[in-house]
Amino acid sequence: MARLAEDSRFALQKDRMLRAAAHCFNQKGYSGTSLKDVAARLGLTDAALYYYVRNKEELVYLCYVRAAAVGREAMQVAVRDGSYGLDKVRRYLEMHVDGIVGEQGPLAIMSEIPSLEPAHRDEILALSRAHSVAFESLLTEGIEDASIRPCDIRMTGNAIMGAINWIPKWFHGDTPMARHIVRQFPLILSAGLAVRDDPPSVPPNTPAGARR
Amino acid sequence: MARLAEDSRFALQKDRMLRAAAHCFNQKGYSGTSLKDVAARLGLTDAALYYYVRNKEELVYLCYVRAAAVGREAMQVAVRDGSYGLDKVRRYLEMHVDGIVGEQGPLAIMSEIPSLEPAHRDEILALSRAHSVAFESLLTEGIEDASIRPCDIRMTGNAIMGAINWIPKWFHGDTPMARHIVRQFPLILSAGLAVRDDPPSVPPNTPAGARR
DNA sequence: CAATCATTTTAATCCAGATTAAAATCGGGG
DNA sequence: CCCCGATTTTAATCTGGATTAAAATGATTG
Repeated sequence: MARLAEDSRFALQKDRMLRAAAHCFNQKGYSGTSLKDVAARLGLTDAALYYYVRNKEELVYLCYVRAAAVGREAMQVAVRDGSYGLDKVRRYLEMHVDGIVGEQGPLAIMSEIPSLEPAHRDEILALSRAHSVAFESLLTEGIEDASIRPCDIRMTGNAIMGAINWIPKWFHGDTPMARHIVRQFPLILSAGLAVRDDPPSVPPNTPAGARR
Repeated sequence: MARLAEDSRFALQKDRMLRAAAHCFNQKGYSGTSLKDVAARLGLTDAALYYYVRNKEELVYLCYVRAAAVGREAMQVAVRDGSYGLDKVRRYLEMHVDGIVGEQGPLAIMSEIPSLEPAHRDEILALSRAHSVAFESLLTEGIEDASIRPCDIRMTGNAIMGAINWIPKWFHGDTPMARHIVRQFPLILSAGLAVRDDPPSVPPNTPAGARR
């Protein structure tokens, strides 16, 4: 019978499983990956997965929960450690991209929320929206403190997130390339945001009071 | 029995079918969409589709062929009408985005080339690569004529294409919004490329001779 | 109106992949 | 060495979705 949470062996295996699943889902989508695909990456039989999870849907759900947690963490760190809008955005992007291609195992891209069962769908949708809002407020902050040029925030957020979410479609895990992506993407994506060509070496305007 | 090409009724229906299919595939992926989904958008039964196409695989294949043709056309026009690197890139982006969200019906995003059968896969892969190369050479041209800042061309291309390819994941056909996207995306995406904040009102350096 | 080809539906068939139950294996204490 | 829970496999079942063949419906022409 499945254990609760802290059991070493169980928890570790479940974690491996979620990473394997995230990898598959990112590569071939929800319907496109069979449980056999995921199990194969673990050297197991498809049926074995049911020891850890109720069904396939719960598998994606858990992948998304994990991704949301890591994403929230990245956002918090970026907000805490960043000094001004654009800086926070860059830090966030770097951590986020690293989460997706880095060693800690792939994070699932939340691209199939509609396939979740209603309760899960609502929950993940809320997390996802909250995250978008947080990112957009970083952009807003950057515009207010003049580190980011005025722009259509919603569209800009969509563009940046799209560029990142698409990475798993063309990148298939090789470490040196991953490092390169983690270095380049934040630069490329923030280049379009910056007011100046070169990143300001000193923080721009102090925020104008109003801060979300 | 299926007609060859020019037959009016047949060709028109087949075209409607490809658009319906592209819409579904963009939204839910290859395995995620059933023939019933596509047929439903046409007011038909799933079995009816077999009158126009050998099987589901051929359906994606044809969607991709169509997308490649439109993309190539856009690229040619951009190269022909654009005056300098960044300008060509912008024109291309605008036409490409318009192809994806615009009226001419949705273009399929080539995100599932691996699901094609080998012969088709190779063919589409070649078209896709040729297209990437063409886009990258626009970037190169822009760098050479100093309208685009030096950057990692491959990564930049991936970022831009990703942002665009992701659009169908969050946009679900409503015309005014589509127009807004077509206006905004090229601006947002090219902002990161431009050497200056404002698009040069006059063409920059004359290309340095070497041109691909 | 009849004849004929075009188009679509109805009614199977088939298979992959999800899910489940029961049996087999594994690993460590007693 | 034996026992027990933890983990995984084997073997079946079930279902949705692709595919097909035959029948029904439409439309066009002579």
